Amino acid sequence: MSKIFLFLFHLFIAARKPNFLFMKKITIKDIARKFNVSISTVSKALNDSYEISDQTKEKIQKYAKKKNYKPNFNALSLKKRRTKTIGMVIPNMLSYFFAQIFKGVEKAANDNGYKVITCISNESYTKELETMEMLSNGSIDGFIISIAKETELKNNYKHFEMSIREGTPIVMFDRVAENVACDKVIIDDYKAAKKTVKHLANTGFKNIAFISSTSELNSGKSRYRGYLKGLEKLGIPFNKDLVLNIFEEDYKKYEALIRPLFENNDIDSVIATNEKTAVAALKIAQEKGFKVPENFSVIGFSNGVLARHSTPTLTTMSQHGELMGEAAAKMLIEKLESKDINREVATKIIKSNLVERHSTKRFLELSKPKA
Amino acid sequence: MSKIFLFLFHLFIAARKPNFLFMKKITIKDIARKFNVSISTVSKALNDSYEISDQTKEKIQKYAKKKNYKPNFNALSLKKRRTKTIGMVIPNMLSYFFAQIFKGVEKAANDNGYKVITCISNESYTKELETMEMLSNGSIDGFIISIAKETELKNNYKHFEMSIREGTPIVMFDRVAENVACDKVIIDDYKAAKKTVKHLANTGFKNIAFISSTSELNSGKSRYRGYLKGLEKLGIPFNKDLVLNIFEEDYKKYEALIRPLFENNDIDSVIATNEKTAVAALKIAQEKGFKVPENFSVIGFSNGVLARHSTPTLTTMSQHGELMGEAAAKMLIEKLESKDINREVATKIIKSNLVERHSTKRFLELSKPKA
DNA sequence: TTGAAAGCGGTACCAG
DNA sequence: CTGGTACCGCTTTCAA
Repeated sequence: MSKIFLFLFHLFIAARKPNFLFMKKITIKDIARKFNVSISTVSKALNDSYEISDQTKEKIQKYAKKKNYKPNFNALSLKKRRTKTIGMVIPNMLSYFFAQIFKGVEKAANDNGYKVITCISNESYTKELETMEMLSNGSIDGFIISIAKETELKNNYKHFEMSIREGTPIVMFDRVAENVACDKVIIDDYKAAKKTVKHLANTGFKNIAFISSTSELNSGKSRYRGYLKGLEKLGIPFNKDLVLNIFEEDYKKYEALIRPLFENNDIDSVIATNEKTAVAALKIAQEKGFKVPENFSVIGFSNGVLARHSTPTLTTMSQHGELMGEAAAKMLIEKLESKDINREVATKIIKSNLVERHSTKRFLELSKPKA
Repeated sequence: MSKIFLFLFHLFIAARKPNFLFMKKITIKDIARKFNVSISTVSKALNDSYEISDQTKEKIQKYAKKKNYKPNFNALSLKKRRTKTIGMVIPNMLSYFFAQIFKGVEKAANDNGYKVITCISNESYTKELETMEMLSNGSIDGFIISIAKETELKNNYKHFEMSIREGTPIVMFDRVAENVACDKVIIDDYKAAKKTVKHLANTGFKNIAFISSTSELNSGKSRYRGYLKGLEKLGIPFNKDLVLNIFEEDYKKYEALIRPLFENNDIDSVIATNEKTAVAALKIAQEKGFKVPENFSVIGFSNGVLARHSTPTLTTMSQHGELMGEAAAKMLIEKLESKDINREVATKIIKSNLVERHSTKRFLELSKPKA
């Protein structure tokens, strides 16, 4: 009888603490003690080793399951010298493009049993460097990186080379360093820009302005070259006044910067290297009395929420962020899991395609024989 | 002479491999060997222990720095039983709100020496559960979570309770589980909705429609209650026909769903619980010939890119995602680093405020004495 | 001031 | 089939 009281008393004491019912995570040792076997037996049983009798295996596995046993991540990583974790460093997350990238990376990683630690460089060289240093202590097996603007301007890629030399592979995407020997995933910016010019010309617009907010970046340069080449191939004379490079970060000023382009020139269409400038151009065209797409067209790059919700909706060269992210993660994981240390590096090009919405006219292919 | 040849030969061989110049990461052991001291001496020297002579400390620290030594993360975590890593589980990343949250969490985490592993639940209960299980093996010290829609509908919060019981604390934000005893960060949805009604009424609009795409979620319910209360306080009769609940995921169908609201009712303003529906309503109002904000007003919740780039720009009840993220991370870190196991749980409310753009008229406060 | 050794939670080799 | 033990890289106590 007194036993019952004692029990109730203890229950009472225990129940007053928030961690009443607190269940410590169980270890292999605890299981070994429970069944009076050695830890190696438990380890083998849990790993379904042929060395252990079915009987023992069963009871140990059952108990482990019941107690929600999970092998400790850090012990495992320490032992196996791999963490199954990817470090991702991107300039920001508020851009739809990078959010898409993240989605792709996270998916491919998870499908392969990897986790993702994500860090934001904020376009800062120092932050990028520090972040990589922070993760280069065995936290991760490899990096997925899109280079910060500042780093690209500085042209200082030592930290990438260092990481590779220390045995932590890198896959770069979109903003890549030409001369760093690592796997890369990029967009065919050059071709994509050529295509935009062609589409505009095909639908009757020849006074094509080019608005770039990324002229310092390699991708921006490729797009500019594509624009030039596109004009050339179609025999449209190049007019430098139709090119506007924006260095302003504050989107509120975009319209003011773009307006003169409309006022000082006779343009009938715009190619913009990102969504925000494209939408700004769209607004101004309408403000100036143009009907889009009847007598004015706009094409943007990347397709995020803005493109889908502007009035009219924006035709864009899609960047397929999610695909890129997936591709990057797959490349990295394959590298991490391949035995071949001396593999060649590769560059994967993700095709972009024109997503036709309502800021351009449809081009009806007439070269094909009619049905 | 032959020595030189031998050297050149080896150099030649080495240079053919990509991992020429490969530098293995150095450990405490390597340093100990280098100076013929014990590993404990090295460990102490690196941690600036008073037990070690300045001389020894200096040479060891210098060498470590030169060789870019970093204490192994997994060994440290194993030993200290803490990873300085936060696990974040959110329904998706393509929504601007969650991207903002991420930004805030990442910042606060980094400032305090923490990393963030981010996983997407895709609004799926199963994925949320599996993700948490995957991370509950010592990978992380605590969770920051916004509950998946499916979980909220199922009302199944066992996995959260389990995690807490096992000693892994949780901070929930925005979509929280009332009955789970953990720290929370939420928005004052109820008050916020009341404020929107008040603003519209103050600027002369009384036929206020309410469009909700989150009526199943707690936050959606609070906003609805706020809407009702707001009407009541202003003596505006409630008309159930002015309430539209959208369960459709495909944004392309929004307009078709919203149009009847305009056609069957006499409304002069809309409160929408998210940006996409707000923008869709904005478009239809204009399509129906209204002038916004002259004779029609729209207020949305959350303020992402859409609000800032729509025509006209959208007045919103700001959700301050970044602040919320920061608050959540700080709460979690404080909990993790406090010695007091039995701390009470707390709920932090982040105030939302009206960001006035151009889809509403300005309300000029006249109650104050004129200057 | 320095070193030996135990231990964090596992794996895997070798012995019995 | 089961157990002992070294080791992954580091911290920390205790002894010298």
